[in-house]
Amino acid sequence: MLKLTKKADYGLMAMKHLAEHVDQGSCSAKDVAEAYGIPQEALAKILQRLAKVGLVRSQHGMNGGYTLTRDARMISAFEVIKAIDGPLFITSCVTVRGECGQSDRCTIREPLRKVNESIEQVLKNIKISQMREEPEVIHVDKLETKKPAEFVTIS
Amino acid sequence: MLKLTKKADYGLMAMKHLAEHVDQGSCSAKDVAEAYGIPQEALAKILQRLAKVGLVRSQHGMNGGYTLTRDARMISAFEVIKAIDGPLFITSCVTVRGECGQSDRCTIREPLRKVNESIEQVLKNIKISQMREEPEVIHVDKLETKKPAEFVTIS
DNA sequence: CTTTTATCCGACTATATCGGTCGGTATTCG
DNA sequence: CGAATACCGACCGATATAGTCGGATAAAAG
Repeated sequence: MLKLTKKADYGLMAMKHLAEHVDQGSCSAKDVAEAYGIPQEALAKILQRLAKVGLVRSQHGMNGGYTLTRDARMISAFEVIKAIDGPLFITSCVTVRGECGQSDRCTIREPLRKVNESIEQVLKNIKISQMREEPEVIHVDKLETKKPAEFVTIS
Repeated sequence: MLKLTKKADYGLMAMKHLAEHVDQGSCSAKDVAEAYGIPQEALAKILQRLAKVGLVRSQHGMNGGYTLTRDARMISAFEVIKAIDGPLFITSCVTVRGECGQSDRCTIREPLRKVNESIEQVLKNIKISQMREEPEVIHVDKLETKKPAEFVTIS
């Protein structure tokens, strides 16, 4: 429950991959798909959507592929997920228009909307560049000037 | 995306209802269902699951129904959602056993697990008693501009 | 100009999940 | 007893997800 779709996962993996190979020109969908064992066509469609919203730039033809349009430190997980999985962040009860489809007697939509916002913040605060697998040791070392433990900042 | 199921919504509504009517003895599934326009049988099953995990107590027979087993201030949204929607809080990549079903080359599961934890915290910190709809002015055109009332208080 | 590589795009299928229903049983109370 | 209600499992239809296919376009290389 409350899970991302696989497509969103794939998208995040791809973005991370692009971030790591930013110096090697563009990566084709095939490259990325093979690197992680993802069905190529599926990944291609995902990358196309990311291109459509401007998170990556696409290049046709031989040696073509995709490149990030921004620094990985400036791309949040939220943007990627939103681009792929859906227009907005909602619980069943909280639709885009703020009304409850089921029954207007629904009494929990406002509190849930709050929760929604919090979750959005969490996702917005984690950037592609931060999505590194640090083996075992939670060595929150150098990286950037961001305070670690930046994950849960809902003051 | 990342949405609660309707069942979880229903469960939260029901819990809130029980919390509000805690002084009037038990409420039957029928009562609650009618109060919010929820299909009775569906809600019944939900309440049964809540009973099974001990969040509510059930009473058979005439004038039977459900009552909270704890003070509403001691019941988190997380408990309710978890009881209904699923065993755990996962993204596609992060399964219960911590391994990625798809490919072991998945590089994002650790950061996503972190995000997971954050979201869990958010849900754990909001209690049933806090899920109040502020003043009954439920004007449809009341979109933004709702500054008062802080629901999520993570000290 | 042709071939090769690759993005792009829409439609399609299979499967899983979700939301809801139905039938039947057990239990309590009047 | 009989009505009301909790309990339980099986079932069905609709929707969403995951993945596939076929073909069109575009750019680079020979």
